[in-house]
Amino acid sequence: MSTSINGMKRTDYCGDLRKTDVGREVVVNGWCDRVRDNGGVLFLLVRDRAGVVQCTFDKSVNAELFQVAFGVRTEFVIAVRGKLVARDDAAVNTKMPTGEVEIMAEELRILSKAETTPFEISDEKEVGDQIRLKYRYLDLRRPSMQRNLMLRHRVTQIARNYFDEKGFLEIETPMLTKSTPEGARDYLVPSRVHAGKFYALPQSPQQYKQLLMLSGIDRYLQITRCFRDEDLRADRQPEFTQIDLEMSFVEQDDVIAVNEGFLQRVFKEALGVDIALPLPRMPYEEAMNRYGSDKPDVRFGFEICDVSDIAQKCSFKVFHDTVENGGTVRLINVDGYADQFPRKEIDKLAEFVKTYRAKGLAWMKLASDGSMTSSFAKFLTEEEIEAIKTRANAKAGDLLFVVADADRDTALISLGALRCELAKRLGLLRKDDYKLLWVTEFPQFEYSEEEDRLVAKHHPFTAPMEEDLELLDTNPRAVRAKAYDIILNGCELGGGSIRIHDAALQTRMFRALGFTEEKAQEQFGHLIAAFSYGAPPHGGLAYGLDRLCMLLAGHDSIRDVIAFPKVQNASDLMMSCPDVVEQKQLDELSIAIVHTEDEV
RNA sequence: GGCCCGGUAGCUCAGUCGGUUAGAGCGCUAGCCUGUCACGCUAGAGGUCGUGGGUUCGAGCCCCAUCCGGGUCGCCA
Repeated sequence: MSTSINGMKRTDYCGDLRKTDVGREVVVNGWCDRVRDNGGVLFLLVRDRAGVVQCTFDKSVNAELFQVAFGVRTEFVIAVRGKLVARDDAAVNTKMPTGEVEIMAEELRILSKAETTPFEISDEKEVGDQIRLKYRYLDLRRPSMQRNLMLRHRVTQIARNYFDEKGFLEIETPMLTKSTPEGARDYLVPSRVHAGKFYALPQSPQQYKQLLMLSGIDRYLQITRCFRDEDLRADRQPEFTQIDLEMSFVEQDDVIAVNEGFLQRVFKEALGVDIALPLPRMPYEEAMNRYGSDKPDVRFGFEICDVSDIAQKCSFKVFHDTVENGGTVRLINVDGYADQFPRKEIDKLAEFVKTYRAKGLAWMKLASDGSMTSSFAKFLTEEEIEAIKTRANAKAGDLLFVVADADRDTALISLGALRCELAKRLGLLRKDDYKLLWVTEFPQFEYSEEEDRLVAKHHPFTAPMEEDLELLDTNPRAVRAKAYDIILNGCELGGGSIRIHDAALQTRMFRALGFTEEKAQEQFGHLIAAFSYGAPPHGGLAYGLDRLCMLLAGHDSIRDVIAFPKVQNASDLMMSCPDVVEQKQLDELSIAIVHTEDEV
């Protein structure tokens, strides 16, 4: 029997067939999704990327054909030719898009047989990540995974079309590039021709895209892979895709405007969701103070409020001393949910905030029956308690969580994490509620404990805000940058900045970052030189395409929108990589493997 | 590097206080069934309980080590 497709090429995708196609002779190609054998009549459900359609085989009509169909098993690859007919009203399956029709089979060809798959190809069954990723090619047969890949395709197409309309040129930049010490760990590629030297895979095309601006490209776009050798998370993979763009002769508002247009179109064309413009903007400082995060989830309340002044005056040592010593006392009001948190749950939440380095979690529960219990109220006067309740706008049924800490950010971040955790536990996070906002005015620098110096929070080419320029040499930690992140539901979708285009300012910046003249020349000499030949004001932004698709698809991990992702230890379970290589390859690269003792 | 959760049939899981022959659903195989659609009915096959060591008369269960997967803190300009 022939297993070629000759004469049995598809006329339609299975999932596309509708009542309007009734009467046509059709051929479908696909995988057997399910066999329903009723004795004298047998149904094969055929699945392709568009969906599933039912093919019907009647023993009394064609016994020979029926016998072939009888031998078909799940996941066999088949071609079916037959007449598309309408189903009787009683036989309509309202759960299937193709449920009003079926193919009365006249010919069936088995193109490929299949072993029983290690798991069922179905969205109904939960399967563990380990097994899914080992057999990713089977996992991707599932309709939900196919939908995700199609959505991702849609989003990249929208990006290309939109930015093309806006005059952006798509330009490829190298994958083999130079290691830069700032930022994440690099993936290194050894050079054969230059023994002992290494390329680095790009963490982002940052320098190249800026150089393209100096070249007069004016508007650049690239949808490109980036690499960072850091530990994985649900929203972090070692290789990920950016929608990367850069514009010349612009200020922050110009970059934001063009990107708001893009976001509006993505939501409209990919999801049918209308996004109102302009998007809200929030300075970094405000985001931290209200939400304890530089990527606030504003789908729900529980905002942080400052009670340091009240705490300072009270006699409760923990509160009082913390503030006296320059610390802070903040709280959130989980308004209306007090009764849902028994003492045991509260203790668990205290453990939760400790993972964010908070030393403890004080609480005050105002049950809806009017009773009040608290871990700290006994140390406070009536007036002090009232002052806190007033500040927190607390009433019966509310629950206050308080964190006191010497470090302002520790208090804010732990409460910020807590409010998100509470919202999650309370089921307040609706995935189809899309709250976008810009976070702006980021600090230019942050302190690195590891290196005991200031490092660039964004990157060393980010322009400082003009009004803070004078602080660059006197009080650098107060300098704000022309940097902006686009946030969706507590997730950083992308970020960018206006860049420094003035050579003298760039030199000042390197100095503030603790670079010596020689070190700056050694690492960024090519950029410094380039900027000396005429640089336009420019700025840009890069989106995490994986995260964008993840949120649009309503998933919790970017693995679900990446065809072949890596697991937590950065290996590929399907390909079994990374892997050892032959000695000959190592020799050519002048690489010797040194095994440590505990590896024996 | 730290912390938390998990690993039992092909898949998803249950497994009581450490005690007889380790179970269920789905899937799979065979048979029956002419309109099913999560088809149904009958029968059957299928297990190094992640791995190694230890405690015990006896370990899926307790202890130690280790591997694998997930989440997370650090890290991620």
